[in-house]
Amino acid sequence: MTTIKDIAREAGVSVAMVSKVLNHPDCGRTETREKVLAVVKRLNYQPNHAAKSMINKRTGMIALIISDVRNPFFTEVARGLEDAANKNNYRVMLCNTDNDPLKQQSYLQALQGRIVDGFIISVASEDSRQLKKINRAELPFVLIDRECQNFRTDAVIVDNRDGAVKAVRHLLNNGRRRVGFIAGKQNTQTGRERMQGYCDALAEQGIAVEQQLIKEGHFTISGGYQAAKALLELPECPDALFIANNAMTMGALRALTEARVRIPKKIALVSFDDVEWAEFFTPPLTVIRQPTYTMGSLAGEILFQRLTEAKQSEIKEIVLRPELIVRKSCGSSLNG
Amino acid sequence: MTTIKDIAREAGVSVAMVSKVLNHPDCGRTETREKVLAVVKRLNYQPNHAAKSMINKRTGMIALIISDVRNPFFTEVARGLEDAANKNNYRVMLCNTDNDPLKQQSYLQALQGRIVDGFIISVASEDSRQLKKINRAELPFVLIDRECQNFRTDAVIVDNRDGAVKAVRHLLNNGRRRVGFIAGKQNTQTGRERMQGYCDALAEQGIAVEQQLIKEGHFTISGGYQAAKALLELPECPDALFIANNAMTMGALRALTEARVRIPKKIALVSFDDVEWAEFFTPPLTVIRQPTYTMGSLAGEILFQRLTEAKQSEIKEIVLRPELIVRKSCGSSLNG
DNA sequence: CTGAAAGCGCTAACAG
DNA sequence: CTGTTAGCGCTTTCAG
Repeated sequence: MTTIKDIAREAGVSVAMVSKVLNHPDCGRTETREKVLAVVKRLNYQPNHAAKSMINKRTGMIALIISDVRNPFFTEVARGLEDAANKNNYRVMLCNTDNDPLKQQSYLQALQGRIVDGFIISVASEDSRQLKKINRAELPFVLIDRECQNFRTDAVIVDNRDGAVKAVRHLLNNGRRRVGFIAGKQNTQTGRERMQGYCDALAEQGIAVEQQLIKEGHFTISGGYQAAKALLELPECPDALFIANNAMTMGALRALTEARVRIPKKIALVSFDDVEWAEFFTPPLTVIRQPTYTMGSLAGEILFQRLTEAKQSEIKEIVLRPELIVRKSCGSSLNG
Repeated sequence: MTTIKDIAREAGVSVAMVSKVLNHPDCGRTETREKVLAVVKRLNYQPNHAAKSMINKRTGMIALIISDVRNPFFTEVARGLEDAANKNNYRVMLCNTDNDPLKQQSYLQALQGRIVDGFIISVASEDSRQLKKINRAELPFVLIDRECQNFRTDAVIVDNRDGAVKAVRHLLNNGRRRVGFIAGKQNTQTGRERMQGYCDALAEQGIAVEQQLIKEGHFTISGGYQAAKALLELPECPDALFIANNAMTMGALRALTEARVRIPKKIALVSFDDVEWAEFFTPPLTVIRQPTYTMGSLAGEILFQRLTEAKQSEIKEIVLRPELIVRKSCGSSLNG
């Protein structure tokens, strides 16, 4: 590999001079500068990253820790983060945990060797012990999507309860009375908040929560399928469905198709999470859209600020509002 | 940050001893080892990554350069690569180029500073100049999905022609005679190969290619929408559709829905690329599935081998076969 | 304006 | 078995 020494030799100057020319635009005589720059170009020289970061105490890299890149939710977050990162001259490293705290721990460990300058994380569990061990001043990080228990730190999250309320309220406002709910894991914050929203929206209109209308779908495709099937077999079938995430929606959709249920005629449907294909589905799906790209770029901005600020400013907790996107599956009167 | 010096001081040994204990399982007296390890644990010490990679000439990182993580095709590749990487004790850095050669160049430049030990790339253009500048012995790389012109190097690609032939042949075998084709960009290898496959399959059955049945959809959603619309407006409407990628399929599906065309009754449909939602669509989509996860993990394996082999073995070019997944949209007789 | 030298945190000879 | 020392590639004082 070409090193700074090679450049120095070829250009007939010292390594110190090369370094100065490269790092300080207004250093050295014009003649010297040009001489050095010419050799740099000719030899296609690129400073060694490890050596630089050792001195600068800056790697120019951040990590994004999520459960799985294949989830369109995270994919969008990743893109938002990467765009923000590039704008700030950072690169992004990707870490999939599959929601396994052990995998998460292994990544966290590695990151503490200063592979990166900071990281964004959607935690694998609500347990805050792993993160509490990390010195935020040395290795700043920002939580996204989920928070930890008893642990206040920088975070960008979504108001899940609000999203669920909007969904169920919309269904109710369009005349539906028996709204089935395919819930997510109740040992997660997002799962519980969406459940809360469902209950709150019913309460608003004085409708009692019926336990049999609520099925847990574990946030998975097969869970959604099973839950939808169970709901359809109820003696008194629901006339609407609120589904707590995109994976379960796919499963539920299959169950509804198999049972030849007409959407929205027989059952109206609103799903949490907007995905690319939702608007191309027949009928196009009414959804609660989370501002995922924004979540990624905002989390990035907060992190980059931490990385440059002289002394720690106060903790930033940003709560984003999800948005109801009315399409056809909800049978809204707006569609005529 | 805790350094090796801190450990040495606390444990009452030299830094060399700490290094040995940490890197060579059978070094030092048991007593010494335990003393050191205890301090390491107590201080939550993690060796500095930059310092290590400077000496070892190994960063333990590789990069994945693709056009966009949001494309499910690449997302699956990314996951395959990351799993392979972790198995080999590597981490993955993500680079989106948006198919912009300038962005690609900027990443390539940075990588040459030895941020990573090697990389996997789906090239932004067929022009091989950027890659030819890179010394494969110093910074190995493997191409995926697309190749470059006049540039033989390690690559894992898919037989696109074969995939297209399988799709169109299947349509023909099920009695369709006027197969419309929404083609991808013809200035890309994948676009041209799929076109070739379309023509070859027709030729097999002695059917002449009708130019009016072929529309370019640029591999985009809106392009697919426009192309499908144009095809539907033909005086003699096609009775089948072969679409060259997932994005265009979404667009085409919308056009078909708007025109209230029954699938597969009026128009049978086969699409290139399998995606998560394809099987949940109504009707479930018959597709050509590319082995994307495998592509990622295989490319990884080739790279990791390069990173460990003493001297360069011969160039590896792997051509994967895509697979026809018969569901309902093709109106196959297999479905009864 | 330029160069010599120290040092970032770590590992690998080499000596003791 | 353990410690001393040199040096990875680079930047930054500090002299000249």
